[in-house]
Amino acid sequence: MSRGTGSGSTSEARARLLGTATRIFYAEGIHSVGVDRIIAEAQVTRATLYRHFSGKEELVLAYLDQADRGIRAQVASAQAEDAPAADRIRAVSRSITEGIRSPGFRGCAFLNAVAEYPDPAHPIHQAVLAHRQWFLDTVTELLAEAGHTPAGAAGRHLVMLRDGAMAEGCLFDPELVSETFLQAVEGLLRARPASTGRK
Amino acid sequence: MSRGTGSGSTSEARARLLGTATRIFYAEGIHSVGVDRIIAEAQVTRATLYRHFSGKEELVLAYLDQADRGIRAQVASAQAEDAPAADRIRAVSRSITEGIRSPGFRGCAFLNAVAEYPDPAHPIHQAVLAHRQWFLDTVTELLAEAGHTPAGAAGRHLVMLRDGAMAEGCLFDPELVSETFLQAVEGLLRARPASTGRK
DNA sequence: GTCACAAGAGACCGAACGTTCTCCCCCGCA
DNA sequence: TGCGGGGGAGAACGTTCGGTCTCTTGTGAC
Repeated sequence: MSRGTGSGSTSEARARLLGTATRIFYAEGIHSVGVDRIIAEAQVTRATLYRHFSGKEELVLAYLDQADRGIRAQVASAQAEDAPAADRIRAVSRSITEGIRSPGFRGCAFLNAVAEYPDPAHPIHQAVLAHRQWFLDTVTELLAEAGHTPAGAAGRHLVMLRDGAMAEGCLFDPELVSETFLQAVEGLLRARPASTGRK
Repeated sequence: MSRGTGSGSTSEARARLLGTATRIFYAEGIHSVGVDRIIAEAQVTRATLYRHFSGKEELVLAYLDQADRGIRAQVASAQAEDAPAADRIRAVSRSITEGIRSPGFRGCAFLNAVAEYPDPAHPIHQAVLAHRQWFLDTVTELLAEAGHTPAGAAGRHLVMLRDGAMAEGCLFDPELVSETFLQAVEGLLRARPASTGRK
């Protein structure tokens, strides 16, 4: 049917492939789904997959890269507001709980992926580490701007809360998890609220 | 070699099997290791595996059951001290950081397993949920004893910190993760330290 | 002594895995 | 008009998967 003109420079079949892979990998894991499933649901042939990706691993990396871009965009838009740093942290935290509350939430794509690729030398593992480092740096900078004197410790604390919330989000009641997370973040912000710091 | 008398009622081959499975599943994940690897390293034959377990799934359940018993014992011994509830929470927290700091730490066996078995109806997923419910109940009870009036919220907060710390433990510097976790726990205990409660 | 049974050794199964291959069609472009 | 590339269709590759099978051996209980 609607074949389309195929005008896209990166091809429409590739987009369908990546979209399907993203959906299935996130929902069901990586090792437990074969390329047969993906090409069937993407309505693409085997040859098409291997024309666009060197193999399953590259497809997984593309999946994580897409997730990374999505989260960066989400954090950027939450951070875009012209508001005090503490409020921007609250905005980022709220965007996290929105994810947790959304239907089909299945935890952090990166934590899930790294559970399946424990080898630190593996490209997929390293992609996860790179994403996590970016996130830690981002929230640490934000907390420093908010006046948290040991911003590093506060950043690690916030990331730890986020990791716990993301991991639990699909195991406990998402509403309770979100509420607990936001309260914990408020506690963290309250711990050193001084805008000037007390040195 | 040292064949032993085989006096164990649960057989020595079974113990070797379970021990090997535990080591490999924890270190490398579940889906990515086949039964061939396990029987080879346990030095048993295929038939022996299927004489003691109905299949791979039952072996995984036995692995998680063993991990569950280990953690319950660990928490029980940390809790055994005749000390104030808050100090027993600190003892449990310290036992968690000992795990994180120990060589070969690869995160929470249950969080790792559930990342590979997202289907809530799957027996392995349910085993994880059961373990987590026990842990939540245990720490909530402990926090209630320590005088935290909304003990439920405090328990969820503590479990969230634990989940984050366990997830990060093999992704960041374990020392920093442990330090961050213990400081966060102190902050949590400080939030409502009243032994009588203020109702 | 013999009987039962745990365990070893290894062949074997069908299915699924990731991957490569050939063949053909269709469409834009020169 | 010819050409090339993206895509569809599907056969086939070798490997590994989880699981079942037969046969043999050692050994403790009766």
